[in-house]
Amino acid sequence: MKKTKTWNQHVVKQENKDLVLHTIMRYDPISRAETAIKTSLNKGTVSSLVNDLIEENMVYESGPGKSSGGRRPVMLNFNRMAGCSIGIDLGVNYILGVLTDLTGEILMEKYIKYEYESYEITMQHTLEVIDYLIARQPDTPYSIVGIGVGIPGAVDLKGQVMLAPNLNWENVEIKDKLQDRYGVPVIIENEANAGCYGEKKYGVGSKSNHILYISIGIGIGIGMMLNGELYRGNNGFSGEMGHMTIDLNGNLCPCGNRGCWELYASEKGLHAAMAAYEIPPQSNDQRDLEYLIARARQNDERALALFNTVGGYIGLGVKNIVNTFNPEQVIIGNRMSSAQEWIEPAIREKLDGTLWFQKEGLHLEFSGLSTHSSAMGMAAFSIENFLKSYQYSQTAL
Amino acid sequence: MKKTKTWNQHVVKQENKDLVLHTIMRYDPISRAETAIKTSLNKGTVSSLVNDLIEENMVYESGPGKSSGGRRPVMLNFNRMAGCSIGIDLGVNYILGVLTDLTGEILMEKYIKYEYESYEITMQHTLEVIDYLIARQPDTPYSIVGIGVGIPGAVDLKGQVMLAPNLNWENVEIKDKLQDRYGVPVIIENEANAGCYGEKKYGVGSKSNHILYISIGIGIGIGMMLNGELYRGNNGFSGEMGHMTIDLNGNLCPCGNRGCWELYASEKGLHAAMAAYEIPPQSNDQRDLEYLIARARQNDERALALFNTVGGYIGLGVKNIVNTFNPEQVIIGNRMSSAQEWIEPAIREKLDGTLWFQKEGLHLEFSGLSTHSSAMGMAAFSIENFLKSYQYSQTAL
DNA sequence: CTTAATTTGTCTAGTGGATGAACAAAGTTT
DNA sequence: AAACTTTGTTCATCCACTAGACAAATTAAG
Repeated sequence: MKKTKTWNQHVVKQENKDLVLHTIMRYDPISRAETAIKTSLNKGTVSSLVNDLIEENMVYESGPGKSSGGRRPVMLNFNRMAGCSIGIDLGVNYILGVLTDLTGEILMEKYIKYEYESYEITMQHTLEVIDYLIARQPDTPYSIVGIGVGIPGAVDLKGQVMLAPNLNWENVEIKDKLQDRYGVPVIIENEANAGCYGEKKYGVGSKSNHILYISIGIGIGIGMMLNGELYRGNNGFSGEMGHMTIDLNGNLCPCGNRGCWELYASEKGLHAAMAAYEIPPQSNDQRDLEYLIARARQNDERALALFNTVGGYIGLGVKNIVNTFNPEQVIIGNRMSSAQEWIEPAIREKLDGTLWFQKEGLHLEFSGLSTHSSAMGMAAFSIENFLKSYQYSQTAL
Repeated sequence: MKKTKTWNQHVVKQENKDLVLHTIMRYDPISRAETAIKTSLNKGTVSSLVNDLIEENMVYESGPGKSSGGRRPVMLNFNRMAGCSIGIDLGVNYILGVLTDLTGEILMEKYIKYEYESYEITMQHTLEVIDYLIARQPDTPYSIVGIGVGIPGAVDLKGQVMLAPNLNWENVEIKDKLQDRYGVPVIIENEANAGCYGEKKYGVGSKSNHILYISIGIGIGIGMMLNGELYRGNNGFSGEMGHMTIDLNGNLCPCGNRGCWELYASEKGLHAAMAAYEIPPQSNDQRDLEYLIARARQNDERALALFNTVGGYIGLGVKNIVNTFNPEQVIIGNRMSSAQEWIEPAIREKLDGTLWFQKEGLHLEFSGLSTHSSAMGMAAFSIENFLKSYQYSQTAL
């Protein structure tokens, strides 16, 4: 049975209602008349759609606004408390969960730090975090509209986790598990995709339609927003650029190849280069970032040089990315972004080596939401998903 | 003045008409009833839209078809001769022009080979080719629906040529020039984008929605089709992956950086490596490809080894591309594709080194249209552009 | 050979949503 | 106080899609 999408007046209404809702969200507060102008819809049409939205609890009136020489407008507000969204950032040694309203504002958060555990324990922690947030949600008409979980690994389009090396997960199913338990839509996504979406919605990426978000932690992952939409690839595995070869004859990577970018430009890279700069390792795992930042803060020459070197490697990859995508904005996110001060000059220097027309309108920035971009991005996925679908599901109201 | 796209019955009709037309194009010949089923539109709606299309000369009836136990259907055909399209591939030392019908079938072509000349001479040759094809076009209701020109260089979204190093062009305007002269819509595009589109429409890419087309000639350029649409980047300069660094400490590239991919994996790469394999250069420019292929055909060990090495470099870049995009299909096009026999094994070997889930559903292929992908792609751009717009412009009919 | 069933394509009445204009209500400016 | 503005609702109209009836054309069955 082949089903092509056809266009009829139902779709028209759906789309226009969505347009009106998003216009109100964006300009909140705004009058009906102003909304009609912004959307270039007819006043009457807007009126009728707004009344629908009010009945559905998505919009409310907040009394008269300022007159500009005529009848005072009735201001409309997006009902940010029509429901709540939950976003989870499943880190390698932490879990961050946020409960947000429908504008993505954080109402509550829960952070757990733990050392590496088995899959079962990790899941148990995750459920605890979700339970905690659900138990404390405010009273809203739609309650929890969805749960999103960001994973540091490859997730396919169906939400299956194919491989999360740092969690030691392979072929893990958690979407249905969570969906069954909580009875709400669940979205599983790659952590870099989530971070990219978070920055686009609530961070430094709000004005760009072509964003490459580079999540640099232990490894490197990329989230890409192209033409205003997240690109996932054929199966959902786009952005695995940590394993881009930048050095033909470089060191061996656990992935089996030589000279992968993340060996040079991630926390792994920092760790590997410490010996060369005669900086004694602090611990025997690879998490020296805070330690190195502390030293850099005290103007330790070796640490500064090290950051400069790694910054250069990051810049090299960024240059490759710019040549590939011709983006509007490149955002450096995740843990490495806290070293902005010491790596940024080296990155920018490399970027100067790209062809002149690539630099036109290109912005390099660092994460605006810092540690929260992933969790907030996942919450945003669920919100957007809800806004696209509530109009069907709630016909029973 | 902010204009958001709103949805009304005009848009609905437009979209449905487009859907019907494309359905007829795809299943040609097909009856009205069958079209209604395929599009899931109402029979009456299809009838009315088809009659519009017939009046507009886009569709015609070709008499009764086979009955399946009832009244015999009236078969509908797409009127491939409603107009013609012209596609030009502006090569470094040749110009290929094709005149096609609206299905992209080549009705006539004109090939000119010439040594490098100034911009003025090149343009003069281009005009000659176009004039030649226009003079010989068949009689059609819409005549020439557009002209597309593929350029081996960076073209911005407005059709300005920013830089075409191998043509020695910088900041050249030809779109308006052609448009003024011929009075039809003109599209200027990067040659790799054109090739990608050509392969998607008429070549080996017809079934894929996520295609990376790698145009390997003197240099390397990429055309990408993501989610079924060509991706151009923020300004139109995506796909400049020839200058992706794959060797940190590699040789200097004219672009100012070290170890660019195209130094290793293009015709430049072949040329550079010839000395190491003790193959005497044949000419003093960098076009030894035909010469090397001739030697490989005779099983010349050195030539085979050389192709194997360069194939490995190509494969390395393809691996990077696969990790970045998670594509459905990778197509090797342009001149280097004629060495398929000798480079393919090395490329596939490198591809085996990618993570297992990246390989799922991934197809590596070589250009199906060979030397014609760019020109046909450009013709296809003009056709698609016409099909999207004729419904507005021809209201005066 | 007649009759029933099937398929195609047109036509008509009805539905739903957008539009434009009229209008009342509620302001501001002169 | 009068004239002008702005807002938001209402109503008649338009337009595209839909469902269902129907005639024409054909095959299948008795």
